[in-house]
Amino acid sequence: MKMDIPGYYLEQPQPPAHYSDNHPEHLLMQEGSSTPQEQKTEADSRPESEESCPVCGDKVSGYHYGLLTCESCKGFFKRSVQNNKHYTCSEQQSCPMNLSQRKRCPFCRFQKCLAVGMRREAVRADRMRGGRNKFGPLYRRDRQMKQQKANTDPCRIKMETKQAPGPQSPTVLHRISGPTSNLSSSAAFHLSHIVCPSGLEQSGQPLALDCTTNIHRALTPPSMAFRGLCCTYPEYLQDKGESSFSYGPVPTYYPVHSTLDNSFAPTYSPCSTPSSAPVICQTETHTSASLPPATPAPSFLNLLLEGEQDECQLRTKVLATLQREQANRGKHDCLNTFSIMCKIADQTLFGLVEWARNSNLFKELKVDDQMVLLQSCWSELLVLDHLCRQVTYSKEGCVYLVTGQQIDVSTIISQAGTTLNSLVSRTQDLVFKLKALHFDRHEFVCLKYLVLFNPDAKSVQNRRQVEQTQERVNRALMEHTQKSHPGHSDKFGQLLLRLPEVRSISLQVEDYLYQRHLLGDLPCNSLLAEMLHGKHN
DNA sequence: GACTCAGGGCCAAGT
DNA sequence: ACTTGGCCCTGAGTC
Repeated sequence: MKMDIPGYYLEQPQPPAHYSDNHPEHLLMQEGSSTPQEQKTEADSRPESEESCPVCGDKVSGYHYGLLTCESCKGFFKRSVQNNKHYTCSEQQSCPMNLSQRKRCPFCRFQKCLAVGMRREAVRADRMRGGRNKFGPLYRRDRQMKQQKANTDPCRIKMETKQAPGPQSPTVLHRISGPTSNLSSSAAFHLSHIVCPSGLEQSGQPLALDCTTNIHRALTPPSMAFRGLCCTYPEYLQDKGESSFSYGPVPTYYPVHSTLDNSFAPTYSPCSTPSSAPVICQTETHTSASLPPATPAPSFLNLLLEGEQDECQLRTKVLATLQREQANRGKHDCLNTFSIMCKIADQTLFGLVEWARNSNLFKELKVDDQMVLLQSCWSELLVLDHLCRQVTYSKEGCVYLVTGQQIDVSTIISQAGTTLNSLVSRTQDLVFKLKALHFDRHEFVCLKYLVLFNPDAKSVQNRRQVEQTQERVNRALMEHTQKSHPGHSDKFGQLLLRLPEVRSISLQVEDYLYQRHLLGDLPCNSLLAEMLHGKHN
């Protein structure tokens, strides 16, 4: 596979946020407004192994609110959350964020904090001092991993795809002159930092999305893989409200509906959406940020919808991860296309696991059952998620990526191998069918729930409960299709008939990924690899 | 019981 | 008057 992804190579890439301070480009940016204090060139005296803050590039002082950051961003984030700060950006919400300019725009700084994975939940509502929060296992694990990487050569695996001659050089990449044209400014901000594609897992990802596993974990015995994830991060499958890192009520200034989508500050403007995608964004904006005050009691279906992940937020997270990956690798070590796809899939998968664990219906299940269900359906959820994105956003003959980019199917077909071609074709067929059915967001959520609550999943303990939920969702889907498409009496049946195809595609995806995994092509420290391992053992 | 370390508070310096 | 950021205090978790 050698698809070139337009947009990762920009005309004038901005330096990654954590460029070292003595980087020529960074030095050029140190201008007038910075204080003498800020102008110190710490990087010079900094030990090579020291990491830089993912928000501003300053020296990291420890784990703060979910990830390694500097003291300054720690304080800034704390004050912002504690004091319910409402910032606004006087520019285009894409201000550069580095040591010298971090003070200029608190809005962009706060957004960056959230985008890299700092957690509002970690700021204590009760303001109690001392002690530890329950990110402990995450921090410890992350630290162990870094240690391991420092001791041994990072699990350098061959990332080149079979058809591709090598990492794409900038000249092969489609340069785009207007990278922000169909992206949110926030997303564009992150995108603008990505210099070029190619890839290998590195440390320093936000813990919020990070499910890095070390090489040994990836080789853990069979069914232990996903269990390992859940045991290591016990809070992962717990109710956020009950989880140990919840110190108090959700700050009131955050919309109630966005408790799942915790990077939405009130002043944050929704992403600009691709022209072809008005439906979802309207729905999302409505459910997550601007629900009218006098809303009648929400229906079951609306409750299901409330947990939906925000596409713009996911996009920002994915772009931030890719940006970080690339920044960690340096200019001449670019991520290849397959690695980028894996990263994107990995982050999407994280979003889906997050979605499930935040669902009230899912939370009612025992953790063991939650794990079994997720392990059984993760690839179907990924396929469904992809399908919904295509139905909503993609242009005719294009595949729409979470990153906001459209790739011509013909380009993919001409460069991909047989298996991938077959997958793309089958998926496109399904997209066509779903578009013809006028597949909507409510139906998509229902299908996701139907797939998740699969009473036939192996080793489910409380089969009855899973079954009942599935039936409930099934009824809701039926009523919705009858109500919204009275003239299309068979829509319900047509939608259900798509599920076996989703299943079949997902199995093919798993097989394909597993083959690539065996060849060493899949980034080893990923949830994707962990899930694959769990299933194939 | 000593140690670790992440979250909170304080306050001088800067804007 | 407000914000920033470095430093110190606190206390749950770990050894």
